[in-house]
Amino acid sequence: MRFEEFKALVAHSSTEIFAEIFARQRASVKIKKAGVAVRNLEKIFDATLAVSHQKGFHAMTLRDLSRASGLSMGALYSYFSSKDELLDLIQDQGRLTVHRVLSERIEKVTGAQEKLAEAIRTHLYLSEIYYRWFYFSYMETKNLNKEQQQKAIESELFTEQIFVDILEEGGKEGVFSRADPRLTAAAVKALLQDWYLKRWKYTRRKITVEQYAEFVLGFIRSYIDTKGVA
Amino acid sequence: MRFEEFKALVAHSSTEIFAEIFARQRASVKIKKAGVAVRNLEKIFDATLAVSHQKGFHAMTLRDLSRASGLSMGALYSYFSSKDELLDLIQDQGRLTVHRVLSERIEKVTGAQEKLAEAIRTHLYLSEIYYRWFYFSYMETKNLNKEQQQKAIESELFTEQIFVDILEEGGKEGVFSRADPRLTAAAVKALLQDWYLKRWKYTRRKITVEQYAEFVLGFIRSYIDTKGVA
DNA sequence: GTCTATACACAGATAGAC
DNA sequence: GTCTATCTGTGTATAGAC
Repeated sequence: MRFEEFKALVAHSSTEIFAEIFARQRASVKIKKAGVAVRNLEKIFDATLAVSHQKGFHAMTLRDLSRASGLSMGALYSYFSSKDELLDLIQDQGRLTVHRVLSERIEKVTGAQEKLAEAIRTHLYLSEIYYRWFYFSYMETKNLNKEQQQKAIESELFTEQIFVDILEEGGKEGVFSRADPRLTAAAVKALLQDWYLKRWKYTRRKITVEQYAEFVLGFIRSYIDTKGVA
Repeated sequence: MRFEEFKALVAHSSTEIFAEIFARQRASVKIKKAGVAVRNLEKIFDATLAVSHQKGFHAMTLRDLSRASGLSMGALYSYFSSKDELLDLIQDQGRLTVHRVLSERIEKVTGAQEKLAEAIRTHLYLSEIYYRWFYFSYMETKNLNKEQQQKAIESELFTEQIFVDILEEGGKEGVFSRADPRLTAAAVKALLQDWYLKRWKYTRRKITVEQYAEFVLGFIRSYIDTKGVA
């Protein structure tokens, strides 16, 4: 699948995400009207990611956030009860979305080779669309409380496991060599994460996400493909 | 070279590093006695890296640092003139040390294959010994001022260039295929950085730095080795 | 629902005794 | 050289008007 195609597919769900946050957080969000709440939640999340991207979440003051979102300090506190809760909200929703999209898309595909390609492309395309969230999620992990840190670790291992499973499936099919799937999956993750962690570098070099996806795929395959098949 | 061997080699220079900081910073360090200054600078750096590793530099208060280092707030300010200057100091010294060690060790080796192995091992071994600094350096980049951010980018590109040079040299020698050296070097860096960014994961799985080094080497080689030679 | 004004705690930084 | 005590700014969070 091409990136533009994928983007169009995911685009319409972007507004739904904030409706979902509103539904999940009815308790702590003091606003009743869904229309108003959803619109402002989007403003708040966008502003938080934008400001945090420049200076980090901890360095972002609520006055910064007020300015960037266009809502007053008082209004902000109608949507979350503390700065830490805002952090948790963003992390939770991001994980939820990524896991859902990844799982959905891989399910549709059969064959280890095809699954590997689909998983790599989906992860890269997703991180291209939501790159600020991916970056945020990675960099702010150590600012989380114990409970949320645990979730972050589980999430890292969850996506890694997706790749482990694919590699093992390919091993059984005989299309992938049986080199340590766990280490290989960790390497794949590192390469996928580099795309959003070093975005400045790839942007500067005019590498598109599709080019990078093909590069990563070729890189991995040269390591795991059973010789003689290629 | 084995890790233990490397460690012994670098170990004696650890104290020298703080002497070097003292020498370079005579201007802003108000302490005259070298012995006292060097000892306390070490305490301050260690404490900063330890506390920042847990909660981030920005979240570390100077009262935290005072407690962790055993020096009073007042005493701390005899060694730097602001919290931001302390950040710069640590970044500068880290870059200096890494560049020096990397360059020195690669220089000694001839042949692209050998240089590649040496560069990968040196980088991993160094980040194993100074892992808190590597982690700090990576995670705190966006808290730096413009000038220091520029230096961080240059540093990233400097080490990447080392790998580009080696890959191109191997291309000329005919031992490496001519696949895009820049993208390949970026991938190598991503794999090297994963070692200290996900230390918890590798520690938990009891992967040693030597095992990881051999894995990365094998991974890269399968991609760049000219077929038929293997 | 959203705003302005304000409370209160805690951050970085310094002065001056020892 | 190092400490304790303190200044001042800024951060999070809330109260209450509109």
